[in-house]
Amino acid sequence: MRALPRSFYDRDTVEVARDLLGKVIVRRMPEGVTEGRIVETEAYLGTGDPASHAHRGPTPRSSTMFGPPGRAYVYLNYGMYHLLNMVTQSEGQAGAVLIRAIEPVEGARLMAGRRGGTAGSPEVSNGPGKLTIALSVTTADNGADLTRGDLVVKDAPPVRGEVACGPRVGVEHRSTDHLRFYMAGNAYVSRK
DNA sequence: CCGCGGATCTTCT
DNA sequence: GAAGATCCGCGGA
Repeated sequence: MRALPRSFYDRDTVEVARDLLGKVIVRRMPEGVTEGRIVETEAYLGTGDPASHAHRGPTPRSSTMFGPPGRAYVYLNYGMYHLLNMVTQSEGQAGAVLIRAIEPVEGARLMAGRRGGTAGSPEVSNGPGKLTIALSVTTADNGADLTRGDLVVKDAPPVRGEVACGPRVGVEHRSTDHLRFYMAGNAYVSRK
């Protein structure tokens, strides 16, 4: 399968968040290649989304969200964990999709080694801070082009199984928030 | 099994 | 000065 084209990301953020389920993140590093299938995402919008870093306009950290689509937005959370997002919508319009969980499909042992865990265990990549460790993604990857290079998202057949949606994790207004998408029943989803 | 707190960067009050 | 798109280890039940 080929890398997803930039036009895939140049759309409504919520649609991209849903459509990224089942796609595969390919990570190339000197020590080996790791790949993970996306099983959980969350959409973060621009103005009007209080939970989004872009809500109050661009800052040095969030400026990537306002840039061109099809790039990685990586930031340090709680001073400890790197979180990986895919930038959406046209340049000038803020939007990003947080990758919350992946299922290893290549290099599972390498991922488990980075995590200090066991290959095959969901603990390796069942959370946004965990999967960046498993893939060795850091703020050095902020702004990286996802259509080519060492951090790429490749196309994959449509997801089999049920796609569920619900409120994002750790944000207010839970009753009206339906911006989290995940593969129902998948063992790597971060929360039930 | 569950709840609490620590680690520690960026942004805003 | 405090909270946040998190995770882990500790103590108690």
